Amino acid sequence: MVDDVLPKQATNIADDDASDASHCFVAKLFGKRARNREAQEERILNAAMTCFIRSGFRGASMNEICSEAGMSPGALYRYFPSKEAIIEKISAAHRQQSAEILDRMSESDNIVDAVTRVGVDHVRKMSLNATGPGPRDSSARLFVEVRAEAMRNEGVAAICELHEGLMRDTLLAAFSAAKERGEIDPVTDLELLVATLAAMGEGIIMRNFPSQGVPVEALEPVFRALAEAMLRPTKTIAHK
Amino acid sequence: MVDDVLPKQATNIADDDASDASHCFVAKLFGKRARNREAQEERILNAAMTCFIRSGFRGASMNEICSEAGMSPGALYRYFPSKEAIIEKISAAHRQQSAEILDRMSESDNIVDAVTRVGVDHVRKMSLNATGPGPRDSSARLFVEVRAEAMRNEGVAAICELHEGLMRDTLLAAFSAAKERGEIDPVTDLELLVATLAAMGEGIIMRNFPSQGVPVEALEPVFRALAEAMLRPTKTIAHK
DNA sequence: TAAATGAGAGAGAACGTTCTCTCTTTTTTG
DNA sequence: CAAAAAAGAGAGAACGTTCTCTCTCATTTA
Repeated sequence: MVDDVLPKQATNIADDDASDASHCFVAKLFGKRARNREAQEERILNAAMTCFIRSGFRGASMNEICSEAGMSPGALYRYFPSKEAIIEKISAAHRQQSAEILDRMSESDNIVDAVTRVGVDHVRKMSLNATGPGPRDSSARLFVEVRAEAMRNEGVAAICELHEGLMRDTLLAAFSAAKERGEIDPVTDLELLVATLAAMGEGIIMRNFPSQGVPVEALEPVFRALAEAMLRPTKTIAHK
Repeated sequence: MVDDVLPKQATNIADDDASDASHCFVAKLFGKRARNREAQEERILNAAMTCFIRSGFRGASMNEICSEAGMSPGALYRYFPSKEAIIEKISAAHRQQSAEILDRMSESDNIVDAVTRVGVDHVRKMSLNATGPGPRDSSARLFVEVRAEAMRNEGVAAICELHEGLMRDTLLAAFSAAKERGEIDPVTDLELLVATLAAMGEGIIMRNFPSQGVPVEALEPVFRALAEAMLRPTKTIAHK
């Protein structure tokens, strides 16, 4: 369920019990033990995400997370050294999810379509229920939480900067290509364009419109208008 | 300094010491005592804002606020019943500041100019230093903090809803008037337009571009392009 | 002098984390 | 292959710290 957010790791290589290999050191990496450890880590991260969405990074206590995971503190601390570490892991996973959506930009051959699609996909993904009942528990909450945390937590700030740098690069590459294809006004400042478009998109994502009754489909033309406006400014500015 | 954010209250009515009135009950409202109380409250709120910007709502402790205000806990709790109350007061003040910027929309006779101006004013105001040294301490941080808090704190959520409702109404009124003047495509869904424009603006405000080297002036054409695109879509935003 | 104000110790709860101990699984040894 | 030893996993009490908030008592003000 939260596989969506948590990055997959290459664990299913030795799928069936190669129990004979137990004396060899490879067992350390691919054996039952290791697989169980990863399962437990994921269990903890799932619980933590639920709690963080419900109560916030600071608001959720380790006991709350332990209860949610059905685990004692002693057990939990065997897998993560601190609350900080869990926060960072969750932040990174959540940010990476965004980056992955961006990676599919190149699938559209038209820059306006690409931007529109990224926006819509993003909103759709973020409004999905992470674990639970109502739409109020969507992972869009985590978006705000991560951003707030990044303002004071150095570790989270670094994680954000890393992922957002990658996202900026992806966007910039797509925009440069589009500019050369003549889809973007040649005088446009691409750096500024990327930064502001990203900020505007984030604003919409944080608002979590789907949870307020505005369906994702209704946002499609909004994103399209936005993309057209920002990518072909000559047309619009000349309007006046 | 933080008068910017804290709402003015009608205190300067009895400006010079009407000290003789101290036995009459009016003194309770306008006497030295009352004025001192307000001064102390403001001192506390200033300190709290500094701390909240530095450490976040949850991250800042009451002791930290007391130190910043140069005050003991016993003294502070004479003026505010709880940390919650301070958080709510600061949130309300910060949101009201936004609403005030919107109130000047009607000063522009052109809807695109008005939207552009509101956006620019907003960014400028939010990027101002609230109290201290670097641009990293701008009150834009509080914007994110308030939004995150509103997701779980019922009181803050109510405050946000109140102020944002007022802001929506102001925008909606301005847009309706513009629509009748023929400045906006008649098929546009104004409700959706207001909601998405506000969200996009918030996204830019939260990013606090001025603190990252992008001057407010550079954002002016961005806001203008955005406004033009969203307000004259003709073919795009025609939902409903 | 009576009321308002403030300082500061500290109560009581909650926090993140660690410690000790038990139970199970795996590895080594005879 | 069976017994012994080691390692791993987990539970839960307990630790020291920090939190918000209160209480007592001294000082200031009208």
